[in-house]
This record gives sequence, structure tokens and C-alpha cells, in this order.
Amino acid sequence: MARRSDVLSLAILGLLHDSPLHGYELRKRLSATLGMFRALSYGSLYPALKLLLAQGWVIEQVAPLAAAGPAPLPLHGKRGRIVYQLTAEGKEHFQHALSECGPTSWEDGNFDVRFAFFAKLDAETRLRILEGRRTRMSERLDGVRQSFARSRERWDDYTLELQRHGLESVEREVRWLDDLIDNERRGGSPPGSHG
Amino acid sequence: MARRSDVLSLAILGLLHDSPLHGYELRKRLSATLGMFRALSYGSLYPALKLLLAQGWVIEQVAPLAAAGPAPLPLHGKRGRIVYQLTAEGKEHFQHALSECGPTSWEDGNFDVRFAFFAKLDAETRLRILEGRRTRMSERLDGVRQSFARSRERWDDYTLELQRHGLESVEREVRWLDDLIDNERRGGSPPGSHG
DNA sequence: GTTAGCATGTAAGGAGTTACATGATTTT
DNA sequence: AAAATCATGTAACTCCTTACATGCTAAC
Repeated sequence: MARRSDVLSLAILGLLHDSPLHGYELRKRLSATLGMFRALSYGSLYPALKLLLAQGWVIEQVAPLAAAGPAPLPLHGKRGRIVYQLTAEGKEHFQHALSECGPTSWEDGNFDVRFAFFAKLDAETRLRILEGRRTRMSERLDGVRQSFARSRERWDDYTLELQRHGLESVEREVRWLDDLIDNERRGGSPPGSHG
Repeated sequence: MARRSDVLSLAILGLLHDSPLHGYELRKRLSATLGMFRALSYGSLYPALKLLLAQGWVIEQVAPLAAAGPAPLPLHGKRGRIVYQLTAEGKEHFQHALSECGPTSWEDGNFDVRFAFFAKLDAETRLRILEGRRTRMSERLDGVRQSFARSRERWDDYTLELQRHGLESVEREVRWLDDLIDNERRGGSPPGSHG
């Protein structure tokens, strides 16, 4: 019934939570936000939407004429844009799926999307996910540091530089999470800047 | 005949370039280095090795007794470890594939592995790949900056913070590439530290 | 009038993971 | 003697991309 991870579904439902959208616009927002800097292909998006439809989490509505919106709003001829809207079950499923704070929630692919919708979660769940992620990243940091120390002679300068850069990236990630956890404990919203 | 990208093949051939290795050891090195901090599964590795074998780029050698190596070297009973060794054609193919400095060479999945084997490339090719990568990252930076500026009001603090963090990551990547290009132009090896 | 962008889809295939299956060796 | 680690592999499955197919609309 429920898919294993289905990050994409979660992201789509989350975006539709605010307002109904059609596929093309959805794709632009998915690409521009949610840590997804790589553009998602239509070959992934449209089948995913049909799946959400089949599960009753969204409904399709053809919009041939003007719909309320601040965008340029070009009127279409034969077939209007297909606008997807969240159903009551869809909202329910979204909240349930988003509230999952087990180990899968802080995995590489999942964490970013969870974080993007943190505003729709309670403070306790937010903290649990952040701490889980921090622990995971810390473990990774240890592993990377050890293999870095173990293999100083084995590799040339370029390979070493690549490893060093990767190491720094993970260190930066941990510091970022530390700041977020700190801020969450004080009951504040995310900071606008940090070192 | 030749696969489209085949980053994994390139990585394996590159590691075997220095010394023959068996699958298990190969996997550890692939995971620990080459920017691959995620462990590669055996379900990917062993089929890839069989493919290299079929193409004549490596040969298998069963090592039931001691082989020259500084490792703990446990002797095995029935079946020894299967050690893979680069052939002359394998070396040739590796050099040819690595020297490819077209647009594919600076794509997300490919660049890291290329960079790891930079020591086996001439300075001119190194510079061309670094500059291609820099341009690509710069373009991405522009796109991210624009969508970040366009959507300041649309999203909540958490989503915005995620975007800001992503933005900073790309900025950092560009600075890193700038340093490397600078250093390459001076004809030096990679720096040990930077801002 | 043609190029670029809007808009929706399908079929085939690439690249990888998980779960399964097996067995030796080393450490506790 | 149990647990961890070494060591090799296969089959099924997931997720995603590319290439194809179609047609409208806006800008130059």
C-alpha cells in the first residue's frame, strides 16, 4: 500500500498543500527549491502524479479558463492546464508521512525534503529529525577522517585534495546542523546568517 | 561498444592502474575515496567487474597463496581471493576515456572521478576540465540565485534556509574550483589549505 | 514565420540497491 | 561457540533519465 520512501510524492503533496498547481509549474518549483538543484524530468513527474491520483491523494481539474492566480495567466485553447489539488486523504497522508521520524527520515535523499516542510511539523519532531541527521553525519565524518588519516601516503595530491574537500563539506554540514539544533532548542526560527 | 558514461568502470580501472586488487578491497577503496562517501553495493561492483573482464580490460587471477602485499594477508582455504589486474588494452582504454574533456566530463557524477585521477592527465586537459566544471557551477549558481531572489515571500523560513544553505554550498564549490584553476595556471600541485 | 517557451504524456533503458544465497576466517 | 568480518555472487526491483510524440502560445 505505502511505498518505501517515495520522496517525490512527499515533495509534491507538500507543494500542493499551499495551493493547487499543474505539472509544469510543479516541476519548476521542485527543481528550484527543496534542495533539488537538478531539474526533475517529466518522465518522472507525470507518472508520479498519476500515482497520487490513483491513490486518491490528489484530484485533477482541467482549467480551460481563468483561474485565480497572480501569474501571467495565458488562456488556453482546446485543453487547459491540468491542475492538481490535494484531497482530505492526501493532506492526512502527507501529515502522517512527514511525521515519520525514524532512521529513514534522516537519510540522504529524505532529509532535505523533510526539512523543507519543517514548518508543518511540531518542534519535538523537528528536533528529533535534526538530531538523527546530526548523528548520521557525525558518524560519516568519523569514517571519512579515519580513511583520510589511514591513506595519506597511498594517494597522490589530487586524490587527497578531493578527499580533503569532501571532508570539509561534511564538517560544514555538521556545523550547520549544530546551529539549527541550537536555534530549535531556544525555540527560534532558522537564522538568516552564520559563520 | 563504449558505454555512455560508465563512471564506475573508469573508477575501477583507475584504482587497478596502481596495483591489482580483489573485489572486496576495491569496494572499500571506492567507498572511502573518489568522493564516493556512500558505500557501493556488491550488486553493482561484481557485475561491473565481469563486464570489464568480458571486454578484455582486466584479467582475473585466483590467489590461493601469499601474494605480494603489505596487508594482513590471511591465507584462504578452498578458493582464494579473485584478484583483478589491468591489461594493456585496459590501460589504453583508461587513458582514452579519462582524456575525454567534453561536456560530459564535468557533469555531476563524472567530475569527481576525473579529478581523482588528475595526476594521470596532462596539465592542459586538467585545466580544460576544471574550467568546464567552473562554468557549469557558475551557471547553476546564477539559476539558484535568481530563483532564490524571486521566491523570498513564497516560502517559509525553513524552506528559505534550505535554499540559502544550498546556495552557499554551490558558492563554496565555485571558490574551490577558482583556487584549483589558479594553482593549475601557476603550474603547482593542489593546495593543502584554503579559506 | 520561426524560434522559444508552455504543457502533457509514453516507452525503453540505464544505474543502482536490497534481499537472498553461500561459505571461510578471525576475534571475542 | 558465537559474532564479526572477509569474500563472492545472483535475481528482482526501484527510481530516474532520455528520446520520442504532440500541439498550443508568445515574442522577435
